[in-house]
Amino acid sequence: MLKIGEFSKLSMLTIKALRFYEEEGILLPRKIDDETGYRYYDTKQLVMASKIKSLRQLDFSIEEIKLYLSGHMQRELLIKKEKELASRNFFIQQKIFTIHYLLEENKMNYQVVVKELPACIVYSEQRVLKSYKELTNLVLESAQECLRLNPGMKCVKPDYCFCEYLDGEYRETNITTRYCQAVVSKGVENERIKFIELPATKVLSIYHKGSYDSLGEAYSFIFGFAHKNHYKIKGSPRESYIDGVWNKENVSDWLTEIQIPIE
Amino acid sequence: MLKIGEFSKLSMLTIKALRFYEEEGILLPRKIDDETGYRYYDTKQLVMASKIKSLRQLDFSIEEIKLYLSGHMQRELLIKKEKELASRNFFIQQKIFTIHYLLEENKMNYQVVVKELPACIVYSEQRVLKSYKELTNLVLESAQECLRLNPGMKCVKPDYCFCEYLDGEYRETNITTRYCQAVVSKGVENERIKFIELPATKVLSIYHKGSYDSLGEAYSFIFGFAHKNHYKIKGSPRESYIDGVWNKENVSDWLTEIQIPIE
DNA sequence: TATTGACTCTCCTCTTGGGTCATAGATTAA
DNA sequence: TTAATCTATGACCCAAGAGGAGAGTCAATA
Repeated sequence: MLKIGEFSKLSMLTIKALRFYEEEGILLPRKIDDETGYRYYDTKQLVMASKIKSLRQLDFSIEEIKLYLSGHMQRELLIKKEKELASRNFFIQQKIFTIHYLLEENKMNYQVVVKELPACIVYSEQRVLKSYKELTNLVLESAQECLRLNPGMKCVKPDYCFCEYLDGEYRETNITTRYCQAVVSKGVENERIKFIELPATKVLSIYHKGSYDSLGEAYSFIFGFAHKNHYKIKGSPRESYIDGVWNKENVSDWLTEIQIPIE
Repeated sequence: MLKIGEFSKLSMLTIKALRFYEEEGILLPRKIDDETGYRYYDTKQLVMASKIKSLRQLDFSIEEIKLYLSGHMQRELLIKKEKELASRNFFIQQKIFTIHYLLEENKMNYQVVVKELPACIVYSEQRVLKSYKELTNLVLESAQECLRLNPGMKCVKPDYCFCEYLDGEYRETNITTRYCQAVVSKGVENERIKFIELPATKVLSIYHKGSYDSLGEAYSFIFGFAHKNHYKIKGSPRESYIDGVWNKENVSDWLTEIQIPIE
């Protein structure tokens, strides 16, 4: 019979781990002295200790080991664990790509974040703008029109509104634009105002500070990022206005978020 | 000014996380109401929130984020993190290989474990055996000889002794064998008994139960395992005797460990 | 104005798989 | 017999928040 320290050396498990495994009921000492409480192990138990250690090395949790040791479903557990590890590998690989990209392009001024946008309801109006200057009109007039149709209509708090540019290319004129504003519920539509239920979606997000003149850089950065990091873009990007002329006089305080739906 | 819930929705950080980041000093609310304790945030802080979120998504710890935000060494931190992730990826890949191998070969009866053997001192004697039957003689006689040279020489507890087969191939006769037994300190040598300081080493280990006749299967399993899982074998395997004829009458109780030094 | 429902506050415990003391009793070798 | 080593239990610690209790606040409505 081996005392815990001896068994620890043979099994290469720490004493703490052995006591813990006893507590968890997966590796009980052969015998415990009633008076002293000393644990005594048997060399036979090295096989079990080894089995547990090998499963731990494969990243099995204690609970999974209990399941495994119960006997049935061993193959299933291994398969499940393999999938889990493969998925973790995938995400780590993604992170490595990202860091690699940041280092290589030396563009660490933008922070890209993956966000889960919750589902929401928006009213929207679509127009073809002569130039970006008309955007303000679209925003104000669609708000007026929606409120005319639906007196008492409420926006969500905090505010969430954005534009989508629906042309397949960059344009400086005849820009097909849809403005959306999140509201608490659907209402009456007409030929201008439509309500849309947006499903929850994952997006890549970056913030852009300052004038809209340099928004192009932000776009090109995040598109380059998405492409190089193998994100699949799904639908059109949203340009979400957080701070702007309506609440900040200083242009350098303007804040815009670009959201690219992915996956 | 935004209350914590609003800021939480905009930044996509949980309220819990925001409070935690305040506690850690990496994202302080713009203002805290003296009376109510309510936290108020500014839309400007979304940029910082996003930076923190992006770093967290790259698996930066809070401490690393603090370093990063302190400004210098940002590139170094990214490079370090990339290496760390790559290394994690490597180990996960190793685990996937292992599971894959177990599933494919359908050999789940042996448990392979990676162990870190500590450094130790052994006395050793090398002989060419006519057959494996002579092994017992080697063990006994080398012990006698070592004790004759070094009266009072002590073995370590728990016992650790093993054989190495030094031929480059499997043999049934003229087997070059070295027997080693761990002792507490070096002693007097002669032409038969030599002391060796074994450095700490990493090994693949499996246990074999029962008669030595089937040890071959264990060897072939672990060699196959090492090969398929891309472990590099370094030196000769050790066959370590734990239970055997000297303390167990029942052959099925014999226990032997095979250790393959790697890396 | 009162109320109600939604928010927010602080403080507490919980998560994994043990690690790190601290103190007290047990074993063992000299 | 004594000293050195082992072992036991129990308490607290880790990271990054999650979950909940109980109490106080805010804002919209009746």
